[in-house]
Amino acid sequence: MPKPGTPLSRERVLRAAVAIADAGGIGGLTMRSLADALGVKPMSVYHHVAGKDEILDGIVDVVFSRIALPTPGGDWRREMVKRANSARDVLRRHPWAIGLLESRTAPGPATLRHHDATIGTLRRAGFSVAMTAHAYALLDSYVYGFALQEASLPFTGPDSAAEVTGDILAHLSPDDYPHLVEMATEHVLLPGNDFAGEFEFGLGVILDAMAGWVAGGVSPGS
Amino acid sequence: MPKPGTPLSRERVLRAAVAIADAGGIGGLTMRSLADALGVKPMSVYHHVAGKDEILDGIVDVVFSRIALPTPGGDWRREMVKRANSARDVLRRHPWAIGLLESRTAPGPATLRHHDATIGTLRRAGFSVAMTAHAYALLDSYVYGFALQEASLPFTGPDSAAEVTGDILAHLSPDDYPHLVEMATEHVLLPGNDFAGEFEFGLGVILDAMAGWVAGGVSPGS
DNA sequence: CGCGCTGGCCTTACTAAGTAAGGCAGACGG
DNA sequence: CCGTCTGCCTTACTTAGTAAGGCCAGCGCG
Repeated sequence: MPKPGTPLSRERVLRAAVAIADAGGIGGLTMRSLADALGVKPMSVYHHVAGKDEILDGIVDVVFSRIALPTPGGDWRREMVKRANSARDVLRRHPWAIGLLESRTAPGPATLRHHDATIGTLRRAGFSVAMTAHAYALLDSYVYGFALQEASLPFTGPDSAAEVTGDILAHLSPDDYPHLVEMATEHVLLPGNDFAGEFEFGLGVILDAMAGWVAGGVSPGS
Repeated sequence: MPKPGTPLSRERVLRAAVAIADAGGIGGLTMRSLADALGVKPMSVYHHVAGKDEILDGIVDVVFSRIALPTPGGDWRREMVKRANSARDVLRRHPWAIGLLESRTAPGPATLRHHDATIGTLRRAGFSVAMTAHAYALLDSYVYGFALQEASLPFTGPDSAAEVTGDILAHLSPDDYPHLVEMATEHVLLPGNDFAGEFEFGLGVILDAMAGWVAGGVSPGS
């Protein structure tokens, strides 16, 4: 993939970095592999980014830029569903980004733009500032957490799920983990079960709750 | 902290590894720093663990072992609150563990025990297998996601929040990010605001929804 | 009592990765 | 035509993971 014609640029560096991380995880992303992919020697990359840290911050922002922006003024529920599905989809395609979120505390422009659009959509729909904050924290926790769980699953599709679960199950004693085994045999292994579908369910629960906050300030009982 | 008297063991290795990661992040955890902390030379560690990967898997399991186990048979809501608060607390103290969850797919015994106890508590409380699966995915997504967001915040306490937010805000143009700025000035910066309190709120929302599933199988409208 | 075995720690050394320091060549304005 | 600036390269140092094998103390056994 070396393109000898085009000169390097911060943007090309970041795009190549994302591609490498997609192919081999962040572990596969080294200054040397990155330089190779760009058809260049390692130290040349340093003329466009300050160091690897900046690259990591950069690719997190690239990932955020791929998430569909909600449109302030549109139907808030539809916009939130669109955003949540898109975010989850993007994070599934770039699972390494989830782990980076924990260590990177410098949000880039795409990240900020994304947050601004989301908050704006909720505010425009009639949520108070406080309720918007609650809703956003809840929604994002759910989306990130779901993506995190999905990333740590050893399988990817609904069909391979059964296969892999069966293998794991063989190593598990029903005496040690009775409920885990029950859950595996009576739910996970059932044909038609698909963890991906789980996402819609939880999202619906949260959005239903949010629907009660638009008109008046309702807080959950404790 | 070198203890020349006690011989090494897998357990001592893992405990030391957790301590190092707590002090300096996973980046600070190297075979050499680990060996130093144990008062030993790097290669000696390899007689007790297969390699760094096993250490990473191991310390994730150590972290899970510190989360309070719910008691099957107890009041499900109280048990879930206890578990969620404990999990969030533990993850706040070992933030590096969150990032590891994404790349480690081999759950250890403490992790399995934890899942088993949680599922057992819900099943015993009357949740069907399917509803338990839904509830668990939703709860854990929320807890992990919240911890992830908390870890990526550049501050830790309610007081330093205002300070740091103010600094960031100075670099943000209200023209570029109007809603973000509004949120910061009219909510985050308000005295008494505390992101930590946000956790209870979202948890309450989820538990309220779950309460509707115990008797009959209710599913959220879409 | 001495012999060899074993378990536990050590020495050496190789490889990969991040990056500091400075070189060199072509384009371009004066 | 000559700086100088831009963009890439060469070298080399440091840190990290870990393969290979050595050394020694204690212990069972003849």
